[in-house]
Formats: sequence, structure tokens, C-alpha cells
Amino acid sequence: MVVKRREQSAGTATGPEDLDGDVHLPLYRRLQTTIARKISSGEYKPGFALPAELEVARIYDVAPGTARKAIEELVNEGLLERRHGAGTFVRRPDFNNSMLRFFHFRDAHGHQLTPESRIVSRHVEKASGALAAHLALSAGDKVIHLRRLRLWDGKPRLIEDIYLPFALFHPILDLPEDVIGPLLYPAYEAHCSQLVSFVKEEITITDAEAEDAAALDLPSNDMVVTIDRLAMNPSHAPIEWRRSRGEARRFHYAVDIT
Amino acid sequence: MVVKRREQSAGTATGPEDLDGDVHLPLYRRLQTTIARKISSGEYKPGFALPAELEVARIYDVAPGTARKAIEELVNEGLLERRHGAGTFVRRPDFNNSMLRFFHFRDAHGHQLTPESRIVSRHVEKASGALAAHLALSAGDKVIHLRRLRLWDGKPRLIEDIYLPFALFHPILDLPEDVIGPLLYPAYEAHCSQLVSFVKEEITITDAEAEDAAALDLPSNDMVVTIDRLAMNPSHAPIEWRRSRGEARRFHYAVDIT
DNA sequence: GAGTGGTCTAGACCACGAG
DNA sequence: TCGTGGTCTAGACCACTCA
Repeated sequence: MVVKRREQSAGTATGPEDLDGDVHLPLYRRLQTTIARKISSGEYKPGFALPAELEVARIYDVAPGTARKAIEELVNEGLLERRHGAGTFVRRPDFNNSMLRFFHFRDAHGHQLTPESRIVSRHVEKASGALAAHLALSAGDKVIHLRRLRLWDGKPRLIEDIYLPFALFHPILDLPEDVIGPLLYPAYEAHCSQLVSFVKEEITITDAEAEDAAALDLPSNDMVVTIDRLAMNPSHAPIEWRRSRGEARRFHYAVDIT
Repeated sequence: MVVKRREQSAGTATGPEDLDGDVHLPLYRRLQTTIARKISSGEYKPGFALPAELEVARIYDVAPGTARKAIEELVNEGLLERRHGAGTFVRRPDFNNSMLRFFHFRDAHGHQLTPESRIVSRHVEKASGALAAHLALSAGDKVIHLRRLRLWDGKPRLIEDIYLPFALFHPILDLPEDVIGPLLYPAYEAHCSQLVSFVKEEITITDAEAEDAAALDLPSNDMVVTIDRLAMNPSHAPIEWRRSRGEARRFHYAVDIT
């Protein structure tokens, strides 16, 4: 049998939904984009189960193999998680750990300790050209600027400048610090419906700025690690840019390369 | 039609080849392992084309979709490269660049410069317990220990201790340095038939050892980046362990995390 | 034009998880 | 026991590369 594309629903009660993206793109790619968008928008929330593969195929009027390939790609991206016999679920990535694992702050059992967080300031500013480029905004667009200290054993160990598009994150401005809690990404999800699924980081080692050395209680000639991070949602749209600085001696990093 | 497994060749001239691995593993996984082994052993060399997908399916007596999935996995691992309309080829990874890109040694156009290489010493030693564990050897097994300096603009910038299993790499002991050249991995491939396809790295920042500071021409109280690397062949067997040290200020690293 | 990988379809049976 | 994902098969047509 040769059917390039099934005929449209023909009046069935549960007809096919429209797929995102250019009609010239492969079906599985368009379905992939569509599901990623539903995760970005919160229609599919972390922990929730997708419809079964055959059900997805039926909903979007594609062959089972095509639906399977779209889901496969999203699993490879880390957005979905398959559990044999149980279903396919939306993953909740944990990037707070991916930052903290760079540094040597562990308890007696070698477990990573979550640091205390102290928000030093919250401002609304106009984005510089460079920042706007990172966040896919226009220069002068409003951004929220958080400055935050992170402390282990009561000692300041990391200083962070965090920039967020005002349009998406304005609820964060008025939240009491104890409601935000020690980790920002769960707060983004709970109060702004923004999910971080991908990050890019750049790591550099430099002499400490005088201001940073003072904030981190380091000798003025000491060295710091600077980590620049761009965080993206499930549709790969940038939603946060931050620059973190910490003592260089505390730094440790492991990576697999292919 | 329901056929769990095709009947064996039945006297055809080009019967199915045997697949590696436990018979309880999926066919595509066993085919994947088989192809990876052929790359490790040099039967499929970098740059060479695999048989066409349908031909692979015929050779190993599996369905086209199964052969395709095995190849797909190897493409995802970075061992193979597809070129639409042309064929599927064995990739040659370039890990020398993955090390060098950490450091800021670039020309006026921003291109990475390949450093001069100077092998300081070559010895045969007995592996310590820790080293043996890294290389999947037994403590006391013979290893080759190379110490190497890498220089940019005539200045020593990296010092490296490199350990290799003697059994696989003994030809490297007798090669003149100008035959080895500035990069080791091509020499491994050319003279020892060993291909590096995967690496794991750990990065730490510490105060310089006196000996390293002297070799790198740094102040005795300066800081260095230490990069520990384990290199593996296409079958994921470890074949090299090295520790490299360089000036911390020169360090820069970029990474995507999912 | 011949041959390659890329996409899409269709459907069978197996292995696993949860109630 | 039932529904889920995992594996495997079979074959059509399209898009691309290269001689």
C-alpha cells in the first residue's frame, strides 16, 4: 500500500491535531516540535505521562513508527523519559546540581550540600546590547537583575548576577525570599511557569575583581572561576543569563566527550 | 507475516555473519557491537564507507530497520557519519583539538594554534594500582610512560604525563620524535593501530607543584589547571591515561548540558 | 541514471510494570 | 490481566550524490 499522507480526519470525533513547523519538514520533526512546545507552555507538566505511543500516533494521524521517532528524539534531548511497561513521562532536569557539582562543598559522606541563598538585590533594568543578544531581546528591553550570594557553612562562596526577561518573570520581583527558597529554577517553574531544560556554560579563570574578592572574603590577589550560563526552555528559547564567580581552588569538573 | 528470526542461510553463497554479544541482547545492539569491534580492530578504517544499509541487513541476516537502528546508534556515539546519497563512513574524531581548545593560544584570526611538542622522557614502568584500575590492567603490568612538553611561541605551556599499556603500544618506544610528530593520536593510529573515540576528563585548579612551576616557567605560588583524561577506543576499552597541567589564567572552557 | 541514505507506513510478538 | 514501551520485520517512495 502506498499512502504518502493519510486523508484528513473525515469527520471522526477525534481528528488529527495540527503540527507545528514548516510543512516541508519531516513529520516526526514537526511532531517533536509540537510536543516540546506543549512542555514549554505547561500543557504537559514535569512528571506527567504522555498518551501511549499508539494513542499519540492516532491523535496526530501519523504512523506508530513516526510517533515513536519523535518521542525517541525528545528522549535523547532529555525532555522525556521512558519507563518500560509504565509509560512516557515529562522529565524535570536538575540544573542546580549541574552548577553546584563544579565546586567542592560536600558533607562527610561525599554528598553535595545545597548552599544557603541570599538575594542581595532585585532591580528592573534596561538590557545592554550584549545581554539583549543573549536573551533574544532588543537592547533597552526591560530585564530583572538579581544579585545573589550563596553560602556554605555561613561563608559566602559564590556571587551571582542573574538576568531575566521582565515579561516572563515579573512575578519573581515581589516574592518574599523565603518563598523563593534556596534554588531558583523550582521557583521559576512554580511562580512563572518557566522550565529550564538546556544550558550552555563557559568557564574562565581570572584574577578576582576587587569587589568580588571582598564579597567572597578572598585575598585581593586571589583567583576566581567565572561561569557564564545561558539557560533555555524546552523549545530552546533563552530565558536566563547569569554570571557566577567562586574561588578557583574549589573548582572541579568532570566531562565525557565523544 | 510473523517471522521471529529468519532461517539460517540455507546454503547461499553469502551467508549471515555471526554477531557479537549475548544471544539475549537485542539484535541491533549485537550488530552495533560487531561494527564497533570492526572499527576498533582496523577492519573498518576511518574514512572508509560501510556497505549500504540494505547490504548490511543482508550480510547479517536482519531486517533493514534493524540494521538501520544499529547504524543510527553508532552515528549518535560519533563513530559513524552518514552522508545522504553517498554512504555511511567511519569517522575520525579529533581529540587533540578538544584538549587544546581549553587554552587561549590563538593566532590573530582567532584560530587555534597547534603547539610544538617535545617528548622529555620515555620509560617502561610497572603500573601502580590506581593507574592499573584506570587502564583495566593488573597492578604491576607493564606500561609506557611518556613525559611531554607542549610549547607555543617556543614557551613551555603544558606539561603532560602519558601512560599506555605496553602490550598495545610498544612500537611507540622506538619511534624517532620527528616521526611521531606534534600530535600523539594520529601516531597511535598509524603505528599501533589504536583509535581514540571517547574521552573522559576531570578538571581541577590547584597551586602549582614546584616541579611543574619550574617546567612551565611560572612563579612558584601560581595556580595551574590539572586535566586528567582517560581515552577509549571505539569499543569503549581504555587505552590511554594522561595528566596535563597548564597555567590557570590561560584556561577557558565551553559546554552544553542537557 | 544508479545507488545511497531519509522518511513513512503497517503490523506482529515480546518484556515489563502496576493493579 | 491489561496496557505500556521494546524489538523486529517488510516494503514503499523521496531526496540527494556522483559519475
